[in-house]
Amino acid sequence: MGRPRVTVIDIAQAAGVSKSTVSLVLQGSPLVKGTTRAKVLEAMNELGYVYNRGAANLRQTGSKSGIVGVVVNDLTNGFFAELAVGVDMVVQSAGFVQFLSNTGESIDRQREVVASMREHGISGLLVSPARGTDPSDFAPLVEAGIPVVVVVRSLPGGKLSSVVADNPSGVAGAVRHLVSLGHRRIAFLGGFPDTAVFHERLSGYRSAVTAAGFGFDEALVVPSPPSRAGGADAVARALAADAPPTAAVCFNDATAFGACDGLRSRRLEPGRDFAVVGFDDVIEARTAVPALTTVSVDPQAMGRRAGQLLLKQIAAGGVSSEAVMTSVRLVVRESCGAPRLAADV
Amino acid sequence: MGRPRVTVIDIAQAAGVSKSTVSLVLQGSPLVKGTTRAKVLEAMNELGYVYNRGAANLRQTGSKSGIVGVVVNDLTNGFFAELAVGVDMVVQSAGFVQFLSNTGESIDRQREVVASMREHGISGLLVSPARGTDPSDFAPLVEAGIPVVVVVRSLPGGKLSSVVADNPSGVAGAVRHLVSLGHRRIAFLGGFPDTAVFHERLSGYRSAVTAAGFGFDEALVVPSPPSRAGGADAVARALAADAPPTAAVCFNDATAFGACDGLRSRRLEPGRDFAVVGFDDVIEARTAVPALTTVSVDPQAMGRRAGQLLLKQIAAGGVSSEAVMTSVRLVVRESCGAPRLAADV
DNA sequence: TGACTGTTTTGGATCGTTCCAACAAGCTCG
DNA sequence: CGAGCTTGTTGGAACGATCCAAAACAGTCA
Repeated sequence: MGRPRVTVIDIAQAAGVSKSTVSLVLQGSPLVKGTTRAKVLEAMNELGYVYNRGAANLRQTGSKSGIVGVVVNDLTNGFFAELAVGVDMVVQSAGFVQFLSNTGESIDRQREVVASMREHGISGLLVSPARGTDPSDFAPLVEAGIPVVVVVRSLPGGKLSSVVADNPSGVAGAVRHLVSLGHRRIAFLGGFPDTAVFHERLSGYRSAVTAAGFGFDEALVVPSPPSRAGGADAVARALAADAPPTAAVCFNDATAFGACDGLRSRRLEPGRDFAVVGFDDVIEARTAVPALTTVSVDPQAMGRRAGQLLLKQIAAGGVSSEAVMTSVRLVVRESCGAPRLAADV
Repeated sequence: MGRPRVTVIDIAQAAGVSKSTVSLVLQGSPLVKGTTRAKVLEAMNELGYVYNRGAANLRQTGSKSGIVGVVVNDLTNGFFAELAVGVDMVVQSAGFVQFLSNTGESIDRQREVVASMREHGISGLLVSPARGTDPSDFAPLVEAGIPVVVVVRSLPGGKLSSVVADNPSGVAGAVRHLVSLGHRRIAFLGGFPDTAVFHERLSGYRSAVTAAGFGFDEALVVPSPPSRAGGADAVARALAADAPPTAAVCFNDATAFGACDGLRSRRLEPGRDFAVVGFDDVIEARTAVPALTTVSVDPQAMGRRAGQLLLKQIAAGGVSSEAVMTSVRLVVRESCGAPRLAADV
């Protein structure tokens, strides 16, 4: 079934010009005369030519392959899927294509896919690293002049560019809101304690709680896997304490939904009997019942931002390190029991 | 910052052999002596060699680039994200990498990404086509000997390989279950009427409903966007009818969750006051409250199945057309009001 | 020793493109 | 009229791998 490939030479022949001219047309050079260009384009159409990018960027200096690698740790999490979509948007309209891979939190898999991407000559890498990733894993890329942008989870010690949400102030804002609603015992639920994100969010919790004059109570911090099941479990453990909380800021929306599940299964209605605040603002947060009050990160926007930073670095050629912190805002809906002030679009 | 690339010639020099020998080592040929192989591998390690796949498959006959393209119409939908993960699994462990792109239901975008993928020399394409896709869009690929597998949404008239769920029997089974629980007016909620999937599922509904002796009532079919918001809207419209239903089979899980939202917002408890059945069995279906009774498609398994079919066709070289219908099963949980029989793992 | 194996190794030629220096053709101008 | 300039066009040499036919090597045997 292997049709003979149509190459520049074939269309050069058909159009009665040289392959160099065809190449110039391909690159949209202003040097070729209009009529010649038309002839060439027609021949291309005629013969069904498809550009061979591999051959092209073999010759091209550096590896401007037009591919960016995107690696996420959990694509089945809506947050990352949206992030990827955001990246795809900006990357795509800049004429790049995106190599998207999922590591499922496996460091080995991450190593594999990154290696594979390198073999394919990616122009840049955008990664939400798997848990326990060693920053030095990306050093070879950086040394080879391939920009790397770390997103969502920052890598301590690495001098890589990063785009992360302003976690501390997000959680702090959520806590302040709960305090303003009269809550005195506020829990922090979910998250893996061995991640940087966990500590960033916890630090926001700690500072807001102490600023409110409550003092930091270790018993109110209940880590768990940042999943729906983890949230249900965490809220159960929190409620079992001697002086149970009346409200909780959750590590992320998945955890928050889980917390709502956990509350319901013990006949407590989230928003009425217990205040729940999430983090991320995934799409379901808006339509869930009760609608989830959450710290909005806008994953798509974050993906776009990260994509832009990566493209900028690719264009610049240099591998400068830049840390972007995207701002977050509290979206008050129903799950915290506050009266809803304005329509949430 | 452009380091000079390390090539086979460099490592040949370092190892004191010819580039041909290095190439043989690269391909794991049994022809090279063990000691030579070791020398070469050491040199590769030393110099930090990275294989240039682009250069390789320029020479290689055909386009065995080791890339498969995966195009989905909505990555933010958990179903497709999981499908992609399933594909990634099998594709990855076969030594391929996956080019994943999202079309967001835009045909133009789909055309763009497919073209771009072709330029990059994909070895095969797996696509869940955007709404309104013309099957002939993929003809050039097939003609060029690139296997194309259509997933989830079949393309009428096309002689492309496909992997789709057994939609009719899935919905029919759901209807029968609701009938066995005593429901007499069962609605079909959600989905775009201009898609093949909609008609497949609706046909299952129609046949089961008439088989039960109820007759097909047009008023009980309420199309809507297959999203959470669409589901909430659809259930509202269904309940506003003269003879409202007491149960509904929904187009997919997202619609079903939306239907639950819609019920709650009018003080009806899904599972108790109204039976809801979904389709897909996304992860949240298990942990939601109430847990969703749904027709399980197992998107990951479907992705794996589709990936395998594609890999098979790539390996075979030929572009034979094969239609796979993956079986589905009803998973009874809580949202339909049936007593839960066994633990759902 | 020399012919005859079988195992390893090797120098081109090649894939489809871009880059570069050179060239042809049509001008203007002193 | 030829030098200089602009505008289009062109042949060959890359890029980094693989493939192929042939060569080098090591043993075996008459």
